[in-house]
Amino acid sequence: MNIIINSSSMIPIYEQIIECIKTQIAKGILRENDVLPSVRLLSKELRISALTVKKAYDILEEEGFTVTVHGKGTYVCAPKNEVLLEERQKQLEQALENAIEQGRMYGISDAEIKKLFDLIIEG
Amino acid sequence: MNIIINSSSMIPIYEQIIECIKTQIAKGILRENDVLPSVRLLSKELRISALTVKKAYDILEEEGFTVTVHGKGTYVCAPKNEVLLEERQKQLEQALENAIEQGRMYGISDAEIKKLFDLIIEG
Amino acid sequence: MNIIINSSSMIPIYEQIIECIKTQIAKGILRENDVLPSVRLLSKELRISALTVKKAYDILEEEGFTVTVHGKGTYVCAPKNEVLLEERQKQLEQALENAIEQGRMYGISDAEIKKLFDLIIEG
Amino acid sequence: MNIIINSSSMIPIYEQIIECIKTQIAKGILRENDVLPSVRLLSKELRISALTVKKAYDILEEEGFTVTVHGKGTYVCAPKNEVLLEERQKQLEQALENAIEQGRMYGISDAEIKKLFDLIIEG
DNA sequence: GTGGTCTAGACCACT
DNA sequence: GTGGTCTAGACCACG
Repeated sequence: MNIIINSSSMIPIYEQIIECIKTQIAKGILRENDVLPSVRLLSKELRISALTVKKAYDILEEEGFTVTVHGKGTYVCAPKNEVLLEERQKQLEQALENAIEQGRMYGISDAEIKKLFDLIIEG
Repeated sequence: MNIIINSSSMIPIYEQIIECIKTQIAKGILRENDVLPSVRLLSKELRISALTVKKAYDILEEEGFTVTVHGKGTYVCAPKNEVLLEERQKQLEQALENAIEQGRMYGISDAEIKKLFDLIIEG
Repeated sequence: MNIIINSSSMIPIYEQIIECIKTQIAKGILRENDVLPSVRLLSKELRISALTVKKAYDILEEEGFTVTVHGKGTYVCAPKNEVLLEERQKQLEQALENAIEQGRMYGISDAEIKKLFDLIIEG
Repeated sequence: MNIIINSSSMIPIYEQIIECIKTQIAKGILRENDVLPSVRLLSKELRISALTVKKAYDILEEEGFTVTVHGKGTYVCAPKNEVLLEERQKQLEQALENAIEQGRMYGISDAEIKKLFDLIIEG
């Protein structure tokens, strides 16, 4: 398990955790019946409140991605939809396209847009 | 002046007002020295609190799009090219950042995001 | 009569008018029984509301600097205190001293303060 | 934390709060990563509206003195020297501008103001 | 009439 | 618990 969160992002931490785990399920890194790290462990590792992790796990269970067994832990269910990855790829594509389109509409050259993109992605 | 807001949107009303007015300035619908509707009038028309409108006007002034004269009203500034350019640069930056963050959250590697970006921008 | 106002100043226009007239009385430019310009005339010259000029004249009368005769005009009274000019000189001195002191406390060199001062006073 | 406000002053309460906190940061009473009192707590202590405190905190964040984490609180930033220097420069500028404006309103010529300034700064 | 400030509550999202 | 947003009034200063 390798979960990375960005506390200064506009996206709530619990959503970041959910997305991370969904991704790992979709990619096959997490398989059916695998155990997720305990709420307490993950909250320590990420230095966040246990309640935040719990909220993420609750939503994952509600959406059918995991099942929680009292006193034992949280287990991964069979992946629901294989198309998820493709879907995400498309969403990213759309987001990038929109950004580029916006820049062009503002009269910013492709070279400048690319420079800005590289600057951002390199951190 | 034609400002449309959606109170059930996740975007705060004051931001919707700001965006609306910025767009109208950018499009030339609102020109230098035009007067914005008074805080009270707009709040009545939109059926929202006067404070919400005022917050929007305050931010617009802070960002240099308008100037407020006590007891007279809020006027559109000469769209200083600096301001417009800066604003656009910022918006593009934000759009690119969001797209990249979305991709990362989805577990797509930076290299893949970059490849996708290059593909799109090269048409 | 030469009254200069600065509408972008933080000081209310009516106060600027009051100060201007008080100064001219103190300096002897306006003498006892001189007539002030009519509210309408001055409001036209300064391109401000007549109500604003009226407010200034009202306060001047209240403070005993002028007396208004219905249907005739506003007349200057005998100057109340000759020390006014000296007083003002002192106030300005204090304001300048405070500004310089503040700059020094902030670790800004006298040369830099002077440069900034020249920049501001030359507009 | 010790914040004193004067509700009968002409200076808006939120500005008084801002000044108080800025001063405490400048003096080192508030240090990096210190937590400001919560909006609700401070509003209760000062017996003012929570919105008034929030406005002060918003401006402090905008000016780079604090950073606010949703659901956690408002933290003091590392006093970036840039920010402090900029801030001080601005304050000095404001003080000089006020002094000059006051002198002008009193009918003192720019030359005289400048002479007075030189006299004071040369000690 | 205008904007500037403030109140005393409310509901929501996040931790 | 925290901050983020919003409401429906109020009073003041300015023009």
